[in-house]
Amino acid sequence: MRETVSADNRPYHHGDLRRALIDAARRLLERDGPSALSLRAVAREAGVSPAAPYHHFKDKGELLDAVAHEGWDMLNQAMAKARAEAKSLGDRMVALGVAYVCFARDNPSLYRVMYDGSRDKDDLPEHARRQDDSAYFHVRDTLVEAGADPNDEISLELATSAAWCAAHGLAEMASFKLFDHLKDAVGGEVAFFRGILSHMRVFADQPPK
Amino acid sequence: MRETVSADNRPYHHGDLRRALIDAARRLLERDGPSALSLRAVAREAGVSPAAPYHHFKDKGELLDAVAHEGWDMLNQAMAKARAEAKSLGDRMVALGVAYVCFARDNPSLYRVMYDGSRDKDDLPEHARRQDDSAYFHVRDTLVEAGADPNDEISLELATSAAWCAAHGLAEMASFKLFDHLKDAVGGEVAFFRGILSHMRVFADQPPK
DNA sequence: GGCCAAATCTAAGCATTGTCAAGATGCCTT
DNA sequence: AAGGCATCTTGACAATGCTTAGATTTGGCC
Repeated sequence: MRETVSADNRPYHHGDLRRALIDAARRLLERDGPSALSLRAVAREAGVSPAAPYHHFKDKGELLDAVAHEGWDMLNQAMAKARAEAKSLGDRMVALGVAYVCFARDNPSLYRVMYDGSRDKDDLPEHARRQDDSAYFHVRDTLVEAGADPNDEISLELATSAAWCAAHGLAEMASFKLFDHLKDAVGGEVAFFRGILSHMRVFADQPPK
Repeated sequence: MRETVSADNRPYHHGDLRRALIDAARRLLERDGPSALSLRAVAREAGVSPAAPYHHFKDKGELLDAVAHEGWDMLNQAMAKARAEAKSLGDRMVALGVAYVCFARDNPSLYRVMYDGSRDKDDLPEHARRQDDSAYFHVRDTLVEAGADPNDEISLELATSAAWCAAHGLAEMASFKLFDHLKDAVGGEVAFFRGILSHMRVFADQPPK
């Protein structure tokens, strides 16, 4: 019988709280970093009671999983775009690597959540590999395009994993101030990324034999 | 006037609580992982009240820093040993990389603490670089031994950083079950490490030009 | 030896967090 | 309209980081 609805918003229930919670979580992540992301803060940001999220997520972890899920989707898209826009065939691998690292730089908190959530399960979520247009397969297919033998499954997976490791390592390191002078000396952040990645054979012009 | 001392241990104060707290923290880390490492649990493990640690550490973070400090010391030692024991000169870089990754594999929780603590300060602790026998300089010096130009400071730092990024990326990835089949196919975990690292030019036989 | 100050530890408490059990509230189907 | 159901709120519990106040031991100084 309350007349709270009369004024304006706040319909009967909420409409789509699940969506609102994920959005609120991502807003908090960007604003205050991963350590400030408490379930109660998310509920507060979404304008609901602290227990409301439990009707949409079993756990705090399950909310984080949903957020990470969107992060992987964004990464996959960014990689697909980078691959499509790469000028020369020889530049594709580097473009993929730079896109990966730039994504991590532009979404540092989201990137952390993506891997922290995976760590507890001892595995990367399916989105890293299982989908055909996943970032992993973009790397793999690009390696084949560049001349890698598609029949030597082991070598191919090894090379793909190596590229992934290098990009991930660089993505985590790049945020340290320690490397600022190198970025300057080399001519900007992206040049620094290229400089590091170019030390990987898979990112160099010639594919591994 | 209490007679509590009569029975056995537990001297007047504690002896060296700071030491005991760090040890307790590392014990808990290995036993239950990083998420279970609360200040109160550490105090409990050391047999003191929950507020006792605050007389030796300003913060929970400062305790973690002390733990991480010991972690860096261990890493530095492991790298020094690997460098000294490497048979051929050409094998030294790979030996360093494998030592790094093995350290992370054998001390996963400690490794996480080492980097998480650094992240909050946007910088790696001095132990990663500033000391002459730090892991960073072991890598750098080995690159010079292998033929890198010691006068081209930028290239040298870039190569060292690239090696560090690759090793760190591999260290974080290696724990995922996702790579288990690759480890088997390649002939064991260490072989897998070598396989990944060999995709880095700095870890290959020839130093970067 | 005896006393005072500093160092060390404990007790108690506050705010915050994740989570759960009960109860309220609004929507949908019959 | 009436029950059923999903959704949301209230209130509570245990655990955590941290602070303040008080107890206890140590060490220096006369």
